[in-house]
Amino acid sequence: MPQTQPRPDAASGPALSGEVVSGSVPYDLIELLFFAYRDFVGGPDLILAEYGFGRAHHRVLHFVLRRPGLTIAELLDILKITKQSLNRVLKELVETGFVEQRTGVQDKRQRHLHATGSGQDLALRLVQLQAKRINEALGHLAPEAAQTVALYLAGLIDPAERHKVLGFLAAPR
Amino acid sequence: MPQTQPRPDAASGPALSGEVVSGSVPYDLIELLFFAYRDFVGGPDLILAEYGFGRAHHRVLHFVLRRPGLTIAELLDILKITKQSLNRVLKELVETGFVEQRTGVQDKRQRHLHATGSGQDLALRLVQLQAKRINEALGHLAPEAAQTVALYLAGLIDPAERHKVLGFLAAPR
DNA sequence: AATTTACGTCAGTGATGTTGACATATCTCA
DNA sequence: TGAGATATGTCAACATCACTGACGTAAATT
Repeated sequence: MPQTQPRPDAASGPALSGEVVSGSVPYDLIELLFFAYRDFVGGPDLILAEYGFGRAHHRVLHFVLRRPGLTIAELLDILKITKQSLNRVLKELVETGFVEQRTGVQDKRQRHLHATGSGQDLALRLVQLQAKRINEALGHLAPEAAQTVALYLAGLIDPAERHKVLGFLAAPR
Repeated sequence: MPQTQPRPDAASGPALSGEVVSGSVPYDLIELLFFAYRDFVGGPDLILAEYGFGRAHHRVLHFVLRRPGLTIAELLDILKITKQSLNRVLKELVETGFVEQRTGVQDKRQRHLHATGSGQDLALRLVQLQAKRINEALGHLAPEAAQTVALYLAGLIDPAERHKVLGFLAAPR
């Protein structure tokens, strides 16, 4: 059973520096995030390897499915990688027929990304694996846990990025 | 459902449902884990770069500090990487004087790992950065959120690994 | 004495990221 | 219309961090 450090009390904590006393370091939450993330992406990795793909391909495919018609610039802004890094994996996804690029109508410089049928199949397979893991974890917790976890994870995001990310998540599907 | 817990701050952006129906896909929790993890390790990365280190060094240093006297085999089991991968970063940490290897007393084949003074300084700097981020996230949530999040993250860990990991977390420091 | 264990090391490879420079097509604006 | 900005593509070089496979050494175990 994971133990957590007592929640820092704003009234009695250090007033000036925001300094963290060594006793208030939540080692378990730090390490659980490491272990959880490792195993959470580990499952999809095995499936992706069947196709000769890696995590980078997964991320691209995932967000293309989530936001059909996404442009390169928008995808770069989500993934926070360089266009050269993106281009390598995106090119492979296009060449293997998992993702499709359509030249913009309004702006012909843009490339709008869409998943093909097989792209959707693969993405669905991966996302269902992850959903299963999440739903099993939530199944042992109170109904409001999902909300708590979502708020916690949102709180870990860089403040400068948070609003944009939450806007992305809240946008209609 | 009446809200039994007062929502601390609902005005700072789009709401997160975290809602999960059986069989549905919790896209927000999937993506929040990605964004949260990205930013959570992003801070330390910048500090590590000052020393010419990367994430791999961070992980080694972190667990060495958490379990002084750890052996190579134990560290490999935690990190789930090959000894060749570990050896490269560990060698750098030893050569730069952040980690110390002591030959075992009972079993002279073993190498017990310890952080040096500067190793402790660096590790503390990094862990405080992460603690600050976590404590800020928890600060907006109910006191029992930490426990909920810990249980959730533990639930994401591979079942075969979970017991070992929880044992690690529960061990005395 | 033979075998196993713990660790170290050499060599090659692959995935994913980076910086920097340059090309091309298209859009915008004065 | 012509200049400049923008969106994307590409080439080249490089760094980090992972992998497999093979081999070596010292110490423990049987």
